[in-house]
Amino acid sequence: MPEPTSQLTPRAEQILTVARDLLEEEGPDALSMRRVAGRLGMRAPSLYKHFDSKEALTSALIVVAFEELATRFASAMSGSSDPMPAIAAAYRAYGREHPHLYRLMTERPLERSPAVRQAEDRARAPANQAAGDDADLARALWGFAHGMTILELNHRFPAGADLDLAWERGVTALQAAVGR
Amino acid sequence: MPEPTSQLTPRAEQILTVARDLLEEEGPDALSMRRVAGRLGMRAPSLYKHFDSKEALTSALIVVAFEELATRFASAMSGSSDPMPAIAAAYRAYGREHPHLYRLMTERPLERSPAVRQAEDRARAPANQAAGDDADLARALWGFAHGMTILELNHRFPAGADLDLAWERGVTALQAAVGR
DNA sequence: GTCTATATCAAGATAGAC
DNA sequence: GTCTATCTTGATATAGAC
Repeated sequence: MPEPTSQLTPRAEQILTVARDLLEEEGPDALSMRRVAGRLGMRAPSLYKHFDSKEALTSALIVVAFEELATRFASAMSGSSDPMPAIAAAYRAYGREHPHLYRLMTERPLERSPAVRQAEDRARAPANQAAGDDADLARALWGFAHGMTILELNHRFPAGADLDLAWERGVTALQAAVGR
Repeated sequence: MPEPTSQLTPRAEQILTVARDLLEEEGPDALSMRRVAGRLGMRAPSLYKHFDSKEALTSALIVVAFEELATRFASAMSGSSDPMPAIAAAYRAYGREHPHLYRLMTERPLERSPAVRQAEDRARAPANQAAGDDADLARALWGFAHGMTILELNHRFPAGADLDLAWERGVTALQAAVGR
């Protein structure tokens, strides 16, 4: 099996790891070239020897996130005979564990490099399968899962809301539509 | 019936309108105090006589958006005997017509002033009703509608995807869960 | 591959005159 | 209620020496 994040020099991998930690710990405003460099004991301009621009660094971060999510999906599928709830739970869990990274990968239009597309597709496949290979239903499932996840991360539901139950209602409803 | 956007001086209303236009036309990066002032033929510091901070201005913008959405929901409900599809369609339409404003009101945690809470609640009520006054199902519906809307605005679905159909699948599934 | 120095730009906000 | 002048901060990025 090939390494998931390839094509990068060891130093670039280091930078990527630091950038990720910074984002996850302090949020998107902290993700500046200065701060990333600072954590590595270097100066911001030096980073440009490893990544062409901040956008290139961000894009690499998104690829990592999609690859992780795809891996989660794969084990969720293999570990359960009830694929849709398993996928939904894996999706929600990933968002809760990595809120800033999750926002980065879903918020706003995405520059679609080949690497990004590939990682995205790898994550999409199991979700499609969980929806009985019905592309329209799979999109509805994705919409539901993303909406629930991001609204939860953004604290948009009322304080006392039972989100486990809301997820269950939604997943059950969508599951009943498989094969219809 | 009271004016929806009250408590503001006429000049503050003007500023709010200009800020909204700017956001809708040019996106969030264009929404700076300088740019807002520029459109009114004035200087940025003068704005602070009308709004305490940029955040106060933004918050007022969000209140306006929620009020509009609530109004849309109200007419959708009154114009249809099939409330859930009507609410869903109204939600999607609002997002598509006002993408930047829609993002502003849903992206990230929200500072909850009394005015914001009130506007939010006003929009939530009809959606709840459409879900048969089942709070959990209403949350699932909101998650679905928000996820579908924001993913569409962010161009996250494949180019050829039939989103009308995906919406229909989701709404039909959720509708079947009313009263269960 | 790292540095210093710098270019360029723009942001939010305040002080105080008028 | 508007202005000018200014403070403070921070961003991405490039040039060129070492």
